[in-house]
Amino acid sequence: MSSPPLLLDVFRLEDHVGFLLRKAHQRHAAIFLQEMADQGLTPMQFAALSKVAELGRATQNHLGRLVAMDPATIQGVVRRLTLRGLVVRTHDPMDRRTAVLAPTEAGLALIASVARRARRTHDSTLLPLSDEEQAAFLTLLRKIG
Amino acid sequence: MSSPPLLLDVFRLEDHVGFLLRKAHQRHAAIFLQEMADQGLTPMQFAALSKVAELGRATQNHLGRLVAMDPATIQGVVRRLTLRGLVVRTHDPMDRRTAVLAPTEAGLALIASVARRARRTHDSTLLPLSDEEQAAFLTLLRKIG
DNA sequence: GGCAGATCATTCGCACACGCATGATCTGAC
DNA sequence: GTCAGATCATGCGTGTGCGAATGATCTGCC
Repeated sequence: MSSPPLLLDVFRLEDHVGFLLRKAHQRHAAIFLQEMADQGLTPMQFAALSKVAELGRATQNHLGRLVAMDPATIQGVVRRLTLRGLVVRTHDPMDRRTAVLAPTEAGLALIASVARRARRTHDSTLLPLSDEEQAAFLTLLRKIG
Repeated sequence: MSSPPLLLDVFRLEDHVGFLLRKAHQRHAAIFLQEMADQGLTPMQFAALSKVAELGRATQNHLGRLVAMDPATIQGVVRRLTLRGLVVRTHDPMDRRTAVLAPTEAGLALIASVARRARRTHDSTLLPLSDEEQAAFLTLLRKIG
C-alpha cells in the first residue's frame, strides 16, 4: 500500500467495464447452470433452442445472428441440440447450402418445462438491485449490447 | 407477428439479463481485442498481468481469486504469459505447493505501454451512454458482479 | 448461359471457462 | 508426532467463442 502518486494515473482493474461485465456474466452463468443442472442445459443451448421454438423453423446461420453467435459457434451448439433430439436438421431443396432447423416435440416440451426456471434465473441475477434499479440497469444494458 | 396471447406468458430471450450481459461482454471483448491486436493480448491476460504488476508477486491461485478466475483457468492464462516472458514462476521454499508469480521487465513495460489503450477500450464500450448513464451503469454493475 | 462475388456451413487452431478427480503439501487438533 | 482435513496446482472432459480458410452453392449482372 504505497501512497498513490497521482490519481490520474491509477485506473484499477476493478473499475474497468470489461472486468465488471465478465464478473456479472460469470455470476449469471453460474446461477443458470445450477438452476438447469438436472437438464444439463447451458445458456447458449437455451438461447438457441428457445429461439428455434419461437420461430418454428430457421436457417442455422440466421438463427446464429438472432442469438448473437458466430457461424462457427452456433454449429457446435446446434450439433449438441440435435444429438439430444431437441432439434431436427433438414434441407431446403430450393437452397442446398442451408441447414433448416426445427424444434422437435421433445425440444418444445423442454423449453416449456424450463420457462419458469429461466425466469427465476433472471430474477436471481438481478436480486441485488431494487425494482427501479433493475429497470434502469436493463435499459442501460440494452444500449451497450 | 401473431397477436400475443397473454403478456404474462411472453418473456422474450432479448429481455433476459443473461442474454444482454452476454452481448455486452461480447462487444467489449471485440473492442478490446481490436485495440490490442498488435500485442495479441486478451482481456484475461491483461487482467492477470496487470494484477501481477500491481502486486509485485503473488501465488497463482490467489491471483486467480483476485481476477475472478478458476484455478483451472488461471493456469492456462499464466502459462501463456510465462511462455511470452511477461511473468516468471518461482517457488516458495516455505510452501512447496505454491507457484509464486512475478512480472518481468517486459511484463511491466507491456502493461505500461497498453494502459492508455485499456482506458480507451473502457471508454469505447461505454460510448453509447451519457456521462451520467455511465456512472449509474457502473454502480449497478458493481452490485451485480 | 456464364462468371464474379456473395452466402452457407464446416473445419482448424487457439483461448477461455469450469466441474471433477488427483497428487503433493501444509495445518491444526490431539 | 500423527492424522484428518484443508489448500495448491494440474489434468481431463465438455462447452463456448471467434478468426481464418475451405468447398459448395446461389445470385445478379452482363
